[in-house]
Amino acid sequence: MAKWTDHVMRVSSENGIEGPHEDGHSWRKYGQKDILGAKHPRSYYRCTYRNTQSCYATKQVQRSDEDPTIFEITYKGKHTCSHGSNSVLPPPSPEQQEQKRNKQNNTSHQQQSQGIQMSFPTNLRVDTKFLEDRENMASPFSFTSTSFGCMMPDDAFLSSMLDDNNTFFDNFNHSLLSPAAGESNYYLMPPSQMRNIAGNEQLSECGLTEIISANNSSTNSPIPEMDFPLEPVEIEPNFPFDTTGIFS
DNA sequence: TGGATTTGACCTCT
DNA sequence: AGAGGTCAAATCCA
Repeated sequence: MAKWTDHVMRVSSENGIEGPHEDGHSWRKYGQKDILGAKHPRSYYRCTYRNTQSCYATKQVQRSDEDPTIFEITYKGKHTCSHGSNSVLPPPSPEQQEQKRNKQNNTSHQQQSQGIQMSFPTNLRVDTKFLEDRENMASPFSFTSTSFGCMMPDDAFLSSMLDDNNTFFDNFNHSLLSPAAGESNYYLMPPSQMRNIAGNEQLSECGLTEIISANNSSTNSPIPEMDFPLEPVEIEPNFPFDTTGIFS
C-alpha cells in the first residue's frame, strides 16, 4: 500500500535553459491547467510505471510567479516502482523536456554537447549571502557543497522530518542518489514550509530560503539513508567549487 | 511505429 | 458555478 505524501519543493533553474531538476524518476505528463491567479500553467505528472508497477506517485510542477526560474514542485504519493534512484540513467525530467520544447527554436543557446561536466559550474548558483548569514547561526550540521550542501536550522527540523516517517528524506534520496550524475540541483524550500517544519520564526525573519544544493554525483554512496555527515562542516563563502576533477 | 506530449472535455469538490 | 484534477484522442517525435 503506497503511503501518500505531499511535499513541496521549490527548484531553481539558474538560466532557465537547463532543466532545474532531475529527481531520478521517470514522469509522464498527463495534464496541464491554467491556475487562477497564476501566470504559468500547472503541469501534472505521474510515474511512467503507474500501470506496469502500480506506482501511483504524482507530482505537480508550476513556475513561480515571482521568479520564472523557480519551479514549485509538489510531490504526491510515494514511488513503489523499482525504476527510481537506483535505476539506470533516467530520461530527462519533465521540466527539462518542457524547457527543451520551449527552446527548440533557439539555436543560439549553449551547446548540449558540452556535457554535464561543462555545464555544471555554470548552473551552480550558490547564495553566498545565505552562507554568510548561516555562519552566524549554530547549525547542527551542514554538508559539503560538492556532495550535498544542506544547512539545517536545528534539531527540531531534523526530527520533524524523521517524524514524517522519513518521507522527506525518501524524496530527497531519490534526488540525491539519482544516477543522472553531474547536474547541480537546487532545492529551495519556501519560508512558509520552513516555519511549518522547523517552527523557527528566525528563518523567515532572516528572509532566507532554505537552499539545499544537491549534486547527483553521490550516486554510489555507501550510506543509503543519510548521505551526509552529521557533524558541522564549515563552508567557505568563497569556496571555489572547482568541480573539474569530480566527474571525470 | 511506439511512446510521450498536448489539449479540450469531463469529473469531482467546494 | 467555478476551479482544480484527470482522461483520452490527437498529435508529435525519435
